[in-house]
Formats: sequence, structure tokens, C-alpha cells
Amino acid sequence: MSWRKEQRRTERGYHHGNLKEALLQAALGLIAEKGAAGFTFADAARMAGVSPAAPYRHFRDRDELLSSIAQRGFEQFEALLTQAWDDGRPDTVTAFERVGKAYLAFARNEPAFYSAMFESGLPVDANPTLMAASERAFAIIRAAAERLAAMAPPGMPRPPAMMMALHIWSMSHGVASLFGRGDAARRKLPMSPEELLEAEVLIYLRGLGFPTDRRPESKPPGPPPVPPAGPWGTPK
Amino acid sequence: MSWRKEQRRTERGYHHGNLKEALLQAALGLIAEKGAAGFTFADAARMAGVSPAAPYRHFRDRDELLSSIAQRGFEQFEALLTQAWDDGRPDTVTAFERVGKAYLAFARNEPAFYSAMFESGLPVDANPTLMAASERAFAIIRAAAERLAAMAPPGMPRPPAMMMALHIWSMSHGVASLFGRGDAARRKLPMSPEELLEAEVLIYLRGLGFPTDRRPESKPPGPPPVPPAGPWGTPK
DNA sequence: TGTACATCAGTGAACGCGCGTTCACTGATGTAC
DNA sequence: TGTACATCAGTGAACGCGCGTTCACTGATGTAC
Repeated sequence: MSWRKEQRRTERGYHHGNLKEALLQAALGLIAEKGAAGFTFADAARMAGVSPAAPYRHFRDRDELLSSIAQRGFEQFEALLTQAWDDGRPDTVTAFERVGKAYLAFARNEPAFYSAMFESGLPVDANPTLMAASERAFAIIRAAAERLAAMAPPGMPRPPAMMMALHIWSMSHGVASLFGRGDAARRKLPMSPEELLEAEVLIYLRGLGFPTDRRPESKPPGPPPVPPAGPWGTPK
Repeated sequence: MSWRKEQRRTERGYHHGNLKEALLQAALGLIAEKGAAGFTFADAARMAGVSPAAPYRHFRDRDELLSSIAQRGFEQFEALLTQAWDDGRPDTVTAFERVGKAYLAFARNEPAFYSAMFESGLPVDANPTLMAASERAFAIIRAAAERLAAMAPPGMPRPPAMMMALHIWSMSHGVASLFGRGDAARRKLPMSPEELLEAEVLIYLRGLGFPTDRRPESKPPGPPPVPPAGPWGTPK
């Protein structure tokens, strides 16, 4: 049976068996704990239970490890955004907002990835693979904006999708960076980051002339959408 | 005459005369160059032309130096925002936008301060003095939002000023962080960060029901404001 | 105005530390025959 | 199926380095009388 085999793998003898992965995980933990700046190559080796020379079998240097993490982060980010967008279901505005929330969720739930991607100071544009991954993630937002722009109401000039995408990105990033991160150094808020961002996006969309009371476009879907009143809740 | 006196001061003998200031300046340069994470106490001493033990006469440790910089940064930031807001002249919307632009200008022109304030990871909320300085800066945005909220058009419910302020802050911060920083690691954009932010704010304000074609409120001022067309320029 | 003395703001040598990196090595694994 | 050998993925000792920090010190400055 395979019991012995798996036992071997976790017990680990001379060969680790999965060191590359273990190093990535260790680094993620360290970054989450001490920030991208505070993580060291030697520390990662130590956490993986391996000599300080071992990582060099898998990564040229510290930067390559960091890049790998950012790379993987962008991929997960893209997957999350894709899932949130869900090809615009049940309606474009709802799906669009879900994308914003997914951005926040990522920043909160994956602070290590977020740090590596956006705050580690590694030159994304100098690394083509990384750049491509970053652009694939942004492309989701861009596609969503495209779809939204296409349904601009007749009266209004059609807004450039690229610009909309950049606006949404900067709103999400701003809220996430200032208010939406994990444990430490939090600023206090009268509302949750999610609510803050949702209101922001809704007001913005209304400014573009979109109806934000979410009428169904194609199929009238399940639970009726919530809000009466303005996007900042019931006026008291 | 005072010639000798000033000569002495700049020549510097055994006593530096102005080491504290020199260390702050040196640190600023280093942070601008290598990021808040990459600056070391010893390096600052070296740049100031002084032994590595000397800084301890003026700062308890590296963190205290960093905090001093952040502190000063928030103060300059506050001054810049105050000036930009100019008590809402010539009209509220124009002044409001100028505040956004000032935010970007600060991020671009003072990358070292910006890093120390927002990206150095030092716990702002653990340092009351720093926290107060940070809040004084935000208070400018808040006051501007207050004034804007007060002139909400009759039809619309009056938006909470705090929320507006947070929205504007997050937009500015998002654009500045993603696109508006100095030299390195730039993402390419179809428009300048300033234009991007201006359009974003205008759309947002319109979403709140504010007229964004800038009619004068009190005194009809000097140069007539620029834009015809939509906030994203002339539709082609 | 001059002198004695306290205080201040530097020096420079020394320390312990952890990091990144290299090196010859060795145990484990896979493969050709 | 067994054996020889190449390759792979680790070890562990060693290095040079720069950092943060301490220490007894000393030159410069300010002040009391």
C-alpha cells in the first residue's frame, strides 16, 4: 500500500522531496509575519528545516524566490477575479462590484502575496513573465469594464473602458492599502472597507450615468437585490 | 562680522553643529534611493560624514529616526493640502480637485516622505504624536468634504462628509501608489496620473449629484476653468 | 575680562550577530545494460 | 533481477561583510564667579 511511500515523504531523510514548495510556503509565512522587506533567504531555509545552502538548488537568490511568490500571487489573483466576475452574471453591475470585493478579500486573506506583488518593490516591469501575469490579472478588470462600457445609457457618451478599469483598480487598491490589510497598523473606520468600496464604486458608476439599482439585463435572477435609498445607506 | 561664525559652522570641526538635521536629510536621500526598508542607520551616519556612533546622540535608534521623518512628512503634507484647498477658493469643486492633485504631487515629489509615511510599515497608531500629525493631514480632506457635502443639490440626499473624504483619500492613494511614484517600476498608462485622478473625482462627484461644470458660487474668479466635454476629454 | 569647570557632541575601536554565498562533500535516486 | 554508474539534492563548515550598539575617551562650548 502507499502508506509507506507517503510516510517516507513526510518523514524526510536526506532528500527533502519537495523543498521548492516548502521554501515558497515558508517565505509566504515569513512575509505575512514581518513584511516583504523583513524576510531573509536564510530564515526561509531554517523554517523549511534545511541547511542555508539548500535553497540555492532551487532559486538563484532571494529575489528569484520573491518573484516566484509574486508570480504565483498574480495567478491566484487572476483566478479569484475571474471567479468573482463570473462572466458578468447575474448582471453586469453586480458582477462588477463583486470584483471589487474580491480585490479586498485578496488583500485581506493573502497579505503575503499582496505584499510581494505590490509592496515588495521588485521591478515588475523588468521581469516579462511577472509582467504578463500582472497584466492577465488586470485584463479581468479591463474586460469587465469593457462590458460595462458597452451598456452605457444612450444619453451619455460612452466612457473608455480602459479608463474605467484604471479607476476601479485605483479605488480598490486605495481602499485595500489604506484600510483593508490584516492585523497590524489599522486605521479606524466608521464602516467596513467592503462597504466603503461598494459605495465608492456605486457612486462612480452613477456618475457615468449607469443605473445602479440593478435591473436585470437578461434573466431575472433569484434573490432580489437589496438597497433602497442612496449608496451610503438609509438617510437618517 | 558674522562671516567667521558661519564659516565655522559649515567647515565643521569636531562638532558638526547641525547633525540632527543632517541625519534627517541623509536618511531622506537614502530612502528616496533605496526605499524605506533599505536604509540603515550606519549609512545615514556615513552620508553625514560622521562616525557610526554619533547618531545615537540624537536618536534612540533607527526607528526613532524613521518616525521623525514620517512626522515631518505628515506636517509638510498637511501644509501642502491646506495650501491646495485654499479654503475652497475660487469654488469648492475646483479646490477639491486641487487637493487631489496635491496628493499626487506630494507622492511624486517627495517619495521619501511618502515611503516613510505610508510604506515603511512603522506602526502609526502606536505613536500618538505621529497619529495626531496623520490625522491633522486627513482633517484637511475631511474639511473639504464637509464643505462640499453642505452644498449638495436639493434633490439628492446629503452624503456623509466622512465617507466622501475616505473615498477621495482612497482614490488619491490608489492612483498615487499604482501610477504616481518616482523613477522606477512604472506601469504604463494611456494618460497621466493627474488626468486619471481628475476624471475619477469628477465622475464620482457627478455620481453624488454635484454639477461638475464648475459654476462660480460666490465671486466669479480670474481665468475661466478649462474643460468642455465629458471628464475623460473630448469624445472622438 | 579671565579663568575653572561642567556639559555637550563628537570619536574610534571593539563586540557579537546574522546574512548571503561558496565549496568540497555525500547520501539517495534513477537508469542502462 | 541485479549491478555500476551518473546525476541529483542535500550537508556543514567556512568566509567576508555590514549592521547595530556599547564604551571609555576627548575636543569644543557655555557659564559662574
